[in-house]
Amino acid sequence: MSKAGAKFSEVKELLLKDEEFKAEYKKLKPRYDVISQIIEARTSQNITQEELALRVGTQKSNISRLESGTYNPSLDFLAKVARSLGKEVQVMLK
Amino acid sequence: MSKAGAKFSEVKELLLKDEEFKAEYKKLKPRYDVISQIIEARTSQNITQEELALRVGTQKSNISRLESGTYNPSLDFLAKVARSLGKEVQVMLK
DNA sequence: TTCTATGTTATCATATATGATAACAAGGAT
DNA sequence: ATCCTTGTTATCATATATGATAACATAGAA
Repeated sequence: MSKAGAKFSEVKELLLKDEEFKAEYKKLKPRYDVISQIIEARTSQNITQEELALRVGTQKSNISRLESGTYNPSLDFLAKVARSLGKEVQVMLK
Repeated sequence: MSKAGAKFSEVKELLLKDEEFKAEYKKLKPRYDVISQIIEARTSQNITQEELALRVGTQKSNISRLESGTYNPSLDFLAKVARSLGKEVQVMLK
């Protein structure tokens, strides 16, 4: 294979990885978006994870886990956390 | 207990039930809202549950179950269904 | 009537979200 | 230095979401 070909395949691979990355990002974007808003709401209200956990009815470790974005939360859980922060979750398909 | 008292307690009970109902409705509102939008998007595009299931990578029975609102879907699942309908889920805390 | 398409419901297996507890890390105050 | 607060991480048990299959209902077309 020519160097140019090699370069191209490398670039293509990078582009593919970029596409994969984009697709992956697209999948995870709603999650990161809502988590960002939760963290923003909590910190701007000077509420600790422990206090939020108390309001939600769970443990501070579980709030930390939620905010870490390492899993796929349910709609009810997001709604419960939002209400504990004095907010409502609003889901839109657009 | 007087009749008035009885009536009041009955009314109070009704009001309590109404409060409970409101609280319950508030809890479930995000779910029903997003489901309504999913159904609206699907039917307005003349897509069957089976076709949507195919796109999502699941079975038509599972789409029916989702649209029935009988359980608490995850954010990822909602996002997947939305994307299969050419939409994006947008979650907002407000 | 009998097909066919569409949606519903029940059920099971499996993956994973959630609750709960404990241990740990880092920073700040004393 | 030792507390104390806040957040993180690991782990386990349990509940439930999800995938999958099958049976059923209903409406409309042939």
